[in-house]
Amino acid sequence: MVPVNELEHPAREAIVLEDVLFALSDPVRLDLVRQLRESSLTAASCTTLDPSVPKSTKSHMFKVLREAGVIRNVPEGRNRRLSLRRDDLDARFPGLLDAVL
Amino acid sequence: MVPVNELEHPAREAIVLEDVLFALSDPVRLDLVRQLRESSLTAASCTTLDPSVPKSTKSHMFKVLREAGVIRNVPEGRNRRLSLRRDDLDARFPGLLDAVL
DNA sequence: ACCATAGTTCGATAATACTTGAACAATTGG
DNA sequence: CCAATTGTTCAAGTATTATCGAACTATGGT
Repeated sequence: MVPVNELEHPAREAIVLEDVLFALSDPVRLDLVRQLRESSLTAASCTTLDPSVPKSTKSHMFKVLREAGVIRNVPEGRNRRLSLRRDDLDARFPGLLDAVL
Repeated sequence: MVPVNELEHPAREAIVLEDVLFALSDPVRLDLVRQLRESSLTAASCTTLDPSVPKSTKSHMFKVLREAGVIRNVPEGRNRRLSLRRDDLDARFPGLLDAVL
């Protein structure tokens, strides 16, 4: 069993454009990414998702973005810190984030 | 009088970013769009799709791209001419196509 | 150690999207 | 006008994604 603590993130070179585009093609996920443009967030303080959305649903959204290489999701105490992988995305697909966000 | 076989295309202002991203998130569709970057194509001469793919499947792919506002699909004799809506996309989402193609 | 908190994972169901054959529409050539 | 050509549309089946409750994991506070 893999520790549930540290989640898998694709390396910069392994980020696939199609996966990024798909991850960003959902309005709610895109909205979250736009929030992360300013600064990182803890999952708990993520206000793009109204409180009525179950945490399992939120977690799934984070997963799609994380597995596509769009965001980083690292443990921080009892919380999770979500941050945009701007450096990696800018290096791999220059101009993409600027165009989308 | 407008021919009946004219298909619906969203106006420039009506093009939705999420729809564009979704349309481009499929490898085959993205490949087609990259081909259209150079010049327009007739559907028949579209070589991104191997001949084993049924025409209904191809047609559906064109539809997704057309309804997202990514390509134009206009009748040309017995054929269809497919072209990238570069002007509209550049105007609406500057830098996006450059980053993606 | 215990308990509450914050999130992930699992499993099942619902909602979307894809694929394809068959029917239909429009055009060209004879 | 008729038949061949080129694509679109329809409908049914398949596959992929999304949603969400419940179970589970890890951490921090008391």
